[in-house]
Amino acid sequence: MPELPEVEVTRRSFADRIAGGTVRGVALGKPLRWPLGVEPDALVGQCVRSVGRRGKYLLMELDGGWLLLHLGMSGSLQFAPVLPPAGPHDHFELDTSRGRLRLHDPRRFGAVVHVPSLDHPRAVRLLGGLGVEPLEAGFDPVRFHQALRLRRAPIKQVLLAGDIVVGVGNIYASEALFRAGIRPTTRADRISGPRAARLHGAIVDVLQRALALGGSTLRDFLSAEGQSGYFQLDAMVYDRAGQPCRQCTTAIRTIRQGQRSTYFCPLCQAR
DNA sequence: AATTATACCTGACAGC
DNA sequence: TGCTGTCAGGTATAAT
Repeated sequence: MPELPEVEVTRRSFADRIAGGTVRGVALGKPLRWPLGVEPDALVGQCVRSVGRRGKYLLMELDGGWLLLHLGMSGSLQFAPVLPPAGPHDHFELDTSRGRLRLHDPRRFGAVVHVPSLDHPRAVRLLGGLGVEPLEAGFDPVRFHQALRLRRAPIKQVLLAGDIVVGVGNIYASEALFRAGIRPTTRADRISGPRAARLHGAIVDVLQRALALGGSTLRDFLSAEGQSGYFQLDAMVYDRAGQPCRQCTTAIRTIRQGQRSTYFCPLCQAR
């Protein structure tokens, strides 16, 4: 469910409210992708110092370490002083003096992992290979082009890999490539400087726009405040197979790349 | 080293 | 009404 905008919207919805709270209890449901990595009771009494983000990971700083939270495909967070009774898909809950944070994740591809520091091998393994943040200054067109020149895989899959630039998931990859007029199957190393620059701009644009709109939601995205996003109202190609291109009316096509669906306009994205 | 396939899990939906 | 197969916003890990 969540790509970078959704994760960031989620973060902003509770970061300031939970900061300064003291952990009163931890409740676990079914196993998530990885074990928590700490005895839950060991977190009790610790203060929540901040909630940051790296790629699609949320980084919650506690007195004695960090919680890395990932929403996977179907995860969402809720934060409120009081929450309704936990359901069968609620698998992690942090009870703090400022409110309760709950991870709801039917598919359980998400994760909550505790590490003593961000230098810890576990954290480095998860975060160390991540590419640059697309909405920060480190993401510049020239370096982006240079990185693409080293990759022969299809550009769509290179974007999804997240080791050049993070946060671009399956929806925004298709959307950004459409805006840049680039066919998703194009080898990354065959993209010229100007076209890479255009793609760079498209990525920034589509992510910023989604962020401003509160995150996309093709199904059930809710921020931790329960607000629904509405990016789906103007998806140009994603999930629009067979429908007319909003720019040229040609039928949008879908293909499979690395077991994921890709959508594009065969005319607007000629190569 | 880069690329591709596999695995994790549940629910929704289409077709029979 | 089942049943089966397919698909779904991710990504670490194994295999090539």
